[in-house]
Amino acid sequence: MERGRSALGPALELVHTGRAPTRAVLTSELGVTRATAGAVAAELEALGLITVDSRPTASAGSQGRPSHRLFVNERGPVVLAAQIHADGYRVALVGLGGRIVATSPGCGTIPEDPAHVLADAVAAGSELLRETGRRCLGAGLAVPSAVAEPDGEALNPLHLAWPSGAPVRELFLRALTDAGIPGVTEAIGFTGNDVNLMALAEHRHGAGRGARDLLCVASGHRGVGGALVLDGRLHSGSSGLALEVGHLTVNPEGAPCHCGSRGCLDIEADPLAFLGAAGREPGPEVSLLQQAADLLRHEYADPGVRAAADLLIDRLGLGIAGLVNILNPDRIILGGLHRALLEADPERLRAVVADRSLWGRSGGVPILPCSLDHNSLVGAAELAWQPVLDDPLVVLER
Amino acid sequence: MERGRSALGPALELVHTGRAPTRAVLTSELGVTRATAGAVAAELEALGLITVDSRPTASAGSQGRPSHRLFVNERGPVVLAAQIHADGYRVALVGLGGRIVATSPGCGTIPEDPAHVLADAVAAGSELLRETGRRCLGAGLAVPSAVAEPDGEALNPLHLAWPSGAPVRELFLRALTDAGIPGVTEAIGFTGNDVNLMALAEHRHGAGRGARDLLCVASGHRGVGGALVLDGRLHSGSSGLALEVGHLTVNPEGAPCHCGSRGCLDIEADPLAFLGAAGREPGPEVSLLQQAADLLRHEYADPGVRAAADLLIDRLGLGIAGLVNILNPDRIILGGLHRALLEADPERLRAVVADRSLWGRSGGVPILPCSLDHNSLVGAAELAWQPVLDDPLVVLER
DNA sequence: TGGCTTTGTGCCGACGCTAAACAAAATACG
DNA sequence: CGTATTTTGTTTAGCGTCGGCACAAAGCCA
Repeated sequence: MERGRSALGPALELVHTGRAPTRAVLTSELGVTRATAGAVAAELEALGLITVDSRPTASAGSQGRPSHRLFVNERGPVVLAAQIHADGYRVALVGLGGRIVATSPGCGTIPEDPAHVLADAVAAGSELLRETGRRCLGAGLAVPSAVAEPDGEALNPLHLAWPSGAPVRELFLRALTDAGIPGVTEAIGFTGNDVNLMALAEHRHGAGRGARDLLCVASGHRGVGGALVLDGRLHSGSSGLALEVGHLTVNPEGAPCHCGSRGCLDIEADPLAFLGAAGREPGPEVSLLQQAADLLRHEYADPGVRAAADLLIDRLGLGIAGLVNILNPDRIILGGLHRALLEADPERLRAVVADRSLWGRSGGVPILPCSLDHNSLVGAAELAWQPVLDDPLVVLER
Repeated sequence: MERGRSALGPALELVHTGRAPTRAVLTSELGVTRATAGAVAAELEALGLITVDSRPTASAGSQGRPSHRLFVNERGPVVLAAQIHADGYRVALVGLGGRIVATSPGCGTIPEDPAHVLADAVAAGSELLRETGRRCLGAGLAVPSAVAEPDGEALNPLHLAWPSGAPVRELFLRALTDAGIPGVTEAIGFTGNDVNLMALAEHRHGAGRGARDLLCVASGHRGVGGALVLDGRLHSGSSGLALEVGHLTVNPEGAPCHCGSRGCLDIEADPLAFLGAAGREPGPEVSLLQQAADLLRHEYADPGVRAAADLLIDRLGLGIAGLVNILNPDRIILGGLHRALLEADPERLRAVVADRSLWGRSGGVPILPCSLDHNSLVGAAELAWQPVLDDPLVVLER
C-alpha cells in the first residue's frame, strides 16, 4: 500500500486554514518533532502547494530565532467551483486558503435543463483556466437543494425549474469530462447543498474557524436550510439529507405547511414571511432576499418593519433553540436573511435562544453572522480540495 | 513518542464487536497484510485480551485452509460498570465483547446523598472483583440525567433526589480511589447519561451493530431521552448536552410544558402520558415503566389501551420524524416504553415516521427495538473499555 | 494422489518518524 | 559591544511498523 507521509495531509490542512503560519506552530499543532515538521513543509513546498518565506521576518517581538513563515502557494494549483442559485450561476477558480483567484461573470437566469446549465458553467470555468493558465485539481458544485446520497441527485429544487431527482452530480461529472479540462482527466467533481457548503467554508476560513461542532442556519429566497460541521467534517447524514431544519415547529398556531404540520420554520422565517409580516408586497424586480435585506437595513426605523423583524427573530430563535437542544453545537453561524436579522438586533436573538434552550443559562452558544463573501462557492471548492488535503501526494497523479 | 502498534486498537475493536471471527477477516477488515494481522493477533493474545483457537475448525464449507478462530479472552480482565436508576443501582463486571461476567444484586432505593450511593456501588463492585479474582482495567457509570462536560455534573436528575449539578464524575472517581480497587490505581472512571450509554452498547453489541449514524430514543420512567452514535463514537455535543429530544413539539394543542412550550415529547410520550391516555391511575407499587409495559403486553386487546398506544405511537412518530429530518440516521433503536410501543404495532410507527419525515418515501429508516439486557450497564462498561480499545498497550501499565 | 485454494509465518526492506546533537538567528544582559 | 540565552531549523542515526515476498500448512476437488 503506497501511502504518503501521513502527517502531510494534516500539515497542509493547517496551512490551508491559516492555523499554521510558521514551522514552529506546525510542530506543536501536529505534535511531531521539528525535524518532521521541517521535512513535511519541504515536501509540501516541493509539491508546489505552499511557499516558505525565509527572509528575516520583521520580528514579532518574542525572543529566540524568528520562524520562517509558511504561506499557501498563491501561484499554485486551483480548483474549479460553481454555484447554482435562483438568480443564475457563478463560477470561480479557488486556490488553497479559500482564496478566489478568478471569477466568471456567470449568468443571470437558469434554463430548465440542468445539463445545459452545468455545461455552460463548466465551459466558463474552462475559459478561466485557459486565461489564467492555472493547473486544475478538481471541481465542486453548490446547488440550492438537498443532494441525496449516494447518487448525488438534487431533490426538490424548489427555486429552480429543474425536475426533482435530477442527477446533478452525474451531469456535472459528464460536463467536466466533455469539457476535457486539462489536469482533470478522470473527472473529479463533487456536489453539495449550498448551506452545507457555506458551513464548510465558514468553518475553514470564516467565522466558524476553530469550532468543533458548528451549526449553520441560513435562508436564501424561500425556505430555511441548515448544516452541521462535526470535527471538521460536514455531517450530511446517511443519505445526505440531514439538517432539513425547515419543518421544526416554531409557531403552533401558524399557517399549515405542505408537510402536513403547521407553523414550520420554513414558512415562518424566510424572506417571504418577513415581507408579509412587514406588510410589503414582494416585487418582481429583485430577489426576495434582496428586498428583505434592504428593508431591514434601510427601513428598520419603521415600526412595522421593526415589529416584523422582532417576530421573525422570535420564531427563528425558537427553531435554533430546538436545534441547540438536539445538537449542542459550540458555535452558530447565520447566513442570508437570518444574518441580517441577527445584525439588526443581536441581543434579542441571543436572548430567545438562551431562554428556550434547555441549558441556556450555562453560558449560551455564540451566535455569529457569516463572514465570507461567496461562502457557498468557497465551500464547493473545499469539497474539491478535500482529496488533496487528505493526501497531498495525489497532486503527483494529476 | 512511544506509541504502540497502530493497528492494535482497531484489531481489538473488531474482535470486541464480533466483527472479526478469524484472522482472515481481520486481515481484510484492517486492510493490512496477513503478516501484520498475524502479528497483531499474536500481540493481543500475549496481552491476555483475546484467545486464538487453532484447532481444526469444523470447516465452514468453503475451500482452502480453514482459519483459526479469534475470541475475546473470557478469563481476561474486566471493567467495573455501575448504573443508577430510579429504582436503585446495579453493579457488574463486564469483559470484552460486552459480556457481563458477574453482577451484584445492587440496591433498591437511592439515598439523597450521591456520594453515599456511589461509594456503596463501588464497594459492591470491589467485592465482585475480590470474589472473582479478575483484573480490573477501569470503571464506568451510567446515570439517568444529562451529564455536563467538561466537569461531569449531573444536571436536573429528575427521578432521583439528587441536587442538580451534583459532580457525579468527581464523586465516582473519589469513590474509586477510596475503595483502592487493585489495578485501578489512578482512578479511571467515566460517567455518562443512560440513554447515551444504551446507544453505545447497542451500537457495539446489539441491534445497532454496523450502523454508521445510529439514533436511539428511549423513555424510562419520566421524560424522553435520545442519543446519537456517529462513526462509532457517541455524539454528546460540545458540552455533553446533545440529544435533549424531550422538547420537540409533537402536539401543538397539547398541555403546557415547564419549558415554556406546549405539547412536548417529554410529557406527551412517556409512561405517565400513556397511563393517563389509557385512563389508568399510576400505582405506587411498581415503576411507571413497568406498569405501562405490562399494560401494553397484557391488555393490548382492550380498546382503550389500544387507542392510547396508537395515540402515543403517533406522537412518538412525529418526534422521531423531526429527528430524522435533522439527523438523517441510517438506523433507529427504541428502548424502554418506546420499545414496547414499537413491538405492539411496528407498522403504525414506521408509517408515521415515513409519512412525516421529508424524504420518507425513499426507503425509510429501519426502526428496531433494542436487543441487549442491561444495555446502559454494558454501555458504561464500553466507556471504561474505550482507552483499551484506543491503545491496547495501556494494559501493560495497569 | 496430485492440483487448487486459502490461511498462517518468517524474513527483509521501505519508510515515516523520534531522538539527539549541532547550527543559526534573534533577544537579554552584563 | 560581546557573551549568554532562547527559540528555530537541519543533519544524522536509529527504531518500529508495515508491505512484499517466499514458503509452509491445511483443507477442498478431481
